[in-house]
Amino acid sequence: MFASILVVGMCDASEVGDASILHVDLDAFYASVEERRDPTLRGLPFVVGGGVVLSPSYAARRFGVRSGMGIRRARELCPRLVVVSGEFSEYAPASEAVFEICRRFTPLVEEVSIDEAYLDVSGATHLFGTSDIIARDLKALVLEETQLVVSIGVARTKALAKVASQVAKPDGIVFVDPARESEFLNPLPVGLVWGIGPATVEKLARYGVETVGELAALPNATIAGWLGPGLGPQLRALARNVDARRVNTTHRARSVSSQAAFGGDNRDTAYWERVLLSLADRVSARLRDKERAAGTITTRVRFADLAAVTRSATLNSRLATTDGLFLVARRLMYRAVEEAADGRGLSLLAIGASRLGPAVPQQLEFTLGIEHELVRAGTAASIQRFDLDRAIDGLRDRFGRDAVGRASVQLMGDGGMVPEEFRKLAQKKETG
DNA sequence: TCTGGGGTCCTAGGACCC
DNA sequence: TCTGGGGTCCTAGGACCC
Repeated sequence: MFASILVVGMCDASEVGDASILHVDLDAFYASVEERRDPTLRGLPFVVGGGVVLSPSYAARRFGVRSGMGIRRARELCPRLVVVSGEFSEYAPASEAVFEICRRFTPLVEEVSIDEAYLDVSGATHLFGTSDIIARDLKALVLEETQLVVSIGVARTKALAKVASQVAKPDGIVFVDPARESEFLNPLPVGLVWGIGPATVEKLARYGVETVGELAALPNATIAGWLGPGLGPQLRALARNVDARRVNTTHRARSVSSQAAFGGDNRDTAYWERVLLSLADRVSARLRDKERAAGTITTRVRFADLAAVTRSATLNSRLATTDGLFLVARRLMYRAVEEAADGRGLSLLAIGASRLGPAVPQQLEFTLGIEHELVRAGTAASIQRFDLDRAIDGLRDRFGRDAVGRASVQLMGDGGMVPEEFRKLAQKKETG
């Protein structure tokens, strides 16, 4: 049986609408997958992470270990802490298995992140029972088939279902009767409202506002004055459970980014450029995958003391190629360094692509990036071959088999660094 | 609390146009 | 040349989420 099922009120349909939104949230997701892989971890205080904690087990949480915390700090709190690096390739399939179980109850499943989803079960109750029964059955099925634990919030709106699932953690279900929403919501701390983080919690505390109910009771003008005309009223609306968002199954990314931290105080500009090129390759490959292209390129530079700046450029036409992204990003990187480095070295580089639009087909398929350092080291050969194969397949799909003979595959990097076998591979692909 | 990687949205100021 | 108002786009930064 589950650790807790809290039913707030009865589950009768009421005049204000049904509690037909489920927020399904996997508990300590990465840590739980690791426990499944290695049962000797079960019950131990351990974390998945590298420099920082990505996912603490519940045993580690009891020591105060939280995600986002530095490993060093976590060890101070919990000296016997076990740190596992994590097998990231396992997480997406594990998450997909859970979402698949969700879709057995309704096609209206919105995957919000790797470990959470919203379900609209309003059309499923005649088949599977009321929403609280669906939540119970779904939770049991997930545990039985995947050995993973979910917490579920059931409510009339997405915002409230989300709050309910947070209250339900760990290993619980919270059902909020539509007739008793404010009774449930008002006493909770404001930080549980989606969009209220540490900075806003502190700001509100200075005005003496600490609970959801106190936020909800404020006049609109007051909260707009404190937090701005956009954010203030929006957070107040969520605190009053005014949330018209529907469960949306078609989600399109608005930006794509990639970053690499290299710690310390790096002053090797040739190294910066190599990192930037591999980032450009990753971002552009993902853009091409989605058949999108970037209208705006952003380069983020973090200095040795962790202060960071961004520089961005909006293009006349959209871009989805490795070399194109790289050239723009490199210009922005040097601008950021010239304007803001002030003698400091770098500790992180990032490239972002936003204002996405449809990709130009030629850009989509014809250009291929090669990260020359990796190629030289021979470590990325399979990835690059895969990329090449995918580009060629894309061409065949689009223009027919014959078109491939005329395709040119552009190899990126300074000539001497691209190994001969790659050149041959590209030529072979070019000619047939 | 000195740190990963991937996202979303909001705001303020400036440029530019009418 | 100065002055007023409104709208849109871009840039940079910040807060927040998982």
